[in-house]
Amino acid sequence: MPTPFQEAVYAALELIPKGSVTTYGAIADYLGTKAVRAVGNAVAGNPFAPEVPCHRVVPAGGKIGNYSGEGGVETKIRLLKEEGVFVKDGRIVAFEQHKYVFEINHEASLKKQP
DNA sequence: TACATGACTATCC
DNA sequence: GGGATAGCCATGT
Repeated sequence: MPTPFQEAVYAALELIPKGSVTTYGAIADYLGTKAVRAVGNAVAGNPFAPEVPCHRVVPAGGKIGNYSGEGGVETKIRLLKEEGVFVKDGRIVAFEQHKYVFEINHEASLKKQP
Protein backbone atom coordinates (compact mmCIF):
# COMPACT_ATOMS: atom_id res chain seq x y z
CA MET A 1 0.00 0.00 0.00
CA PRO A 2 1.50 3.29 -1.04
CA THR A 3 2.17 5.92 1.55
CA PRO A 4 0.49 9.34 1.35
CA PHE A 5 3.78 10.76 0.22
CA GLN A 6 3.97 8.28 -2.61
CA GLU A 7 0.42 9.05 -3.66
CA ALA A 8 1.26 12.73 -3.76
CA VAL A 9 4.25 12.02 -5.95
CA TYR A 10 2.22 9.83 -8.27
CA ALA A 11 -0.45 12.48 -8.55
CA ALA A 12 2.21 14.97 -9.53
CA LEU A 13 3.64 12.61 -12.11
CA GLU A 14 0.28 12.19 -13.76
CA LEU A 15 0.15 15.93 -14.31
CA ILE A 16 3.08 15.73 -16.66
CA PRO A 17 1.80 15.91 -20.22
CA LYS A 18 3.07 13.53 -22.82
CA GLY A 19 6.18 14.73 -24.53
CA SER A 20 7.33 16.63 -21.46
CA VAL A 21 9.67 15.81 -18.63
CA THR A 22 10.16 17.18 -15.15
CA THR A 23 12.78 17.03 -12.47
CA TYR A 24 12.86 15.61 -8.97
CA GLY A 25 13.43 19.11 -7.72
CA ALA A 26 10.30 20.38 -9.43
CA ILE A 27 8.23 17.63 -7.86
CA ALA A 28 9.70 18.29 -4.46
CA ASP A 29 8.93 21.97 -4.85
CA TYR A 30 5.39 21.21 -5.94
CA LEU A 31 4.90 19.01 -2.89
CA GLY A 32 6.25 21.75 -0.67
CA THR A 33 9.35 19.87 0.40
CA LYS A 34 13.02 19.98 -0.41
CA ALA A 35 13.65 16.28 -0.12
CA VAL A 36 14.27 15.36 -3.71
CA ARG A 37 15.74 12.13 -2.45
CA ALA A 38 12.48 11.23 -0.81
CA VAL A 39 10.79 11.85 -4.14
CA GLY A 40 13.27 9.55 -5.77
CA ASN A 41 12.57 6.91 -3.17
CA ALA A 42 8.85 7.28 -3.73
CA VAL A 43 8.98 6.81 -7.48
CA ALA A 44 11.64 4.13 -7.20
CA GLY A 45 9.12 1.70 -5.86
CA ASN A 46 6.00 2.77 -7.66
CA PRO A 47 3.48 -0.06 -7.87
CA PHE A 48 1.75 1.67 -10.79
CA ALA A 49 4.49 1.06 -13.27
CA PRO A 50 3.11 2.24 -16.63
CA GLU A 51 0.22 4.11 -15.10
CA VAL A 52 2.56 6.54 -13.46
CA PRO A 53 4.88 8.06 -16.05
CA CYS A 54 7.94 7.72 -13.90
CA HIS A 55 10.10 7.79 -17.01
CA ARG A 56 9.26 11.47 -17.42
CA VAL A 57 11.21 12.29 -14.30
CA VAL A 58 14.84 13.19 -14.77
CA PRO A 59 17.49 14.76 -12.55
CA ALA A 60 18.31 18.43 -12.77
CA GLY A 61 20.49 19.40 -15.67
CA GLY A 62 18.68 17.29 -18.24
CA LYS A 63 20.48 14.07 -17.45
CA ILE A 64 18.74 10.73 -17.55
CA GLY A 65 19.19 9.61 -14.01
CA ASN A 66 18.05 6.14 -13.16
CA TYR A 67 15.22 3.78 -13.84
CA SER A 68 14.20 0.62 -12.05
CA GLY A 69 11.94 -0.70 -14.71
CA GLU A 70 12.52 -3.40 -17.23
CA GLY A 71 15.58 -2.60 -19.31
CA GLY A 72 16.74 0.12 -16.96
CA VAL A 73 17.72 3.48 -18.32
CA GLU A 74 17.70 2.20 -21.87
CA THR A 75 13.99 1.57 -21.62
CA LYS A 76 13.54 4.97 -20.04
CA ILE A 77 15.31 6.60 -22.94
CA ARG A 78 13.30 4.62 -25.44
CA LEU A 79 9.99 5.55 -23.80
CA LEU A 80 10.95 9.20 -23.85
CA LYS A 81 11.91 8.96 -27.47
CA GLU A 82 8.54 7.41 -28.23
CA GLU A 83 6.94 10.53 -26.81
CA GLY A 84 9.10 12.90 -28.76
CA VAL A 85 11.71 13.58 -26.10
CA PHE A 86 15.03 12.62 -27.57
CA VAL A 87 18.10 11.66 -25.63
CA LYS A 88 21.61 12.00 -26.85
CA ASP A 89 24.73 10.95 -25.01
CA GLY A 90 22.87 10.45 -21.77
CA ARG A 91 21.27 13.87 -21.83
CA ILE A 92 17.85 15.18 -22.83
CA VAL A 93 17.94 17.03 -26.12
CA ALA A 94 16.51 20.55 -25.75
CA PHE A 95 15.78 19.81 -22.12
CA GLU A 96 14.67 23.34 -21.31
CA GLN A 97 11.99 23.13 -23.99
CA HIS A 98 10.63 19.83 -22.77
CA LYS A 99 10.88 20.61 -19.08
CA TYR A 100 7.50 20.85 -17.38
CA VAL A 101 7.10 22.95 -14.26
CA PHE A 102 4.18 22.49 -11.89
CA GLU A 103 1.97 25.44 -11.15
CA ILE A 104 2.21 26.18 -7.46
CA ASN A 105 -0.91 28.35 -7.41
CA HIS A 106 -3.38 29.96 -9.77
CA GLU A 107 -2.37 33.53 -9.17
CA ALA A 108 1.08 32.82 -10.43
CA SER A 109 -0.29 31.44 -13.67
CA LEU A 110 -2.58 34.43 -14.08
CA LYS A 111 0.29 36.84 -13.67
CA LYS A 112 2.43 34.72 -15.88
CA GLN A 113 0.21 35.15 -18.93
CA PRO A 114 0.51 38.55 -20.63
C1' DT B 1 12.87 3.51 18.53
C1' DA B 2 17.21 4.31 15.98
C1' DC B 3 20.05 3.86 12.03
C1' DA B 4 21.25 3.33 7.28
C1' DT B 5 19.92 3.95 2.56
C1' DG B 6 18.56 6.16 -1.73
C1' DA B 7 15.80 6.78 -9.42
C1' DC B 8 18.92 13.82 -5.97
C1' DT B 9 20.96 18.72 -5.71
C1' DA B 10 24.13 22.37 -4.84
C1' DT B 11 28.70 23.63 -3.75
C1' DC B 12 33.61 23.25 -3.50
C1' DC B 13 37.99 21.78 -5.06
C1' DG C 1 34.70 19.12 -16.65
C1' DG C 2 34.73 15.57 -13.25
C1' DG C 3 35.09 13.83 -8.42
C1' DA C 4 34.19 14.62 -3.49
C1' DT C 5 31.14 16.52 0.32
C1' DA C 6 27.22 17.94 2.77
C1' DG C 7 22.20 18.47 3.13
C1' DC C 8 17.72 17.08 2.37
C1' DC C 9 13.44 13.74 4.10
C1' DA C 10 10.60 9.36 3.63
C1' DT C 11 11.15 4.28 3.97
C1' DG C 12 12.58 -0.15 5.47
C1' DT C 13 15.13 -3.10 8.54
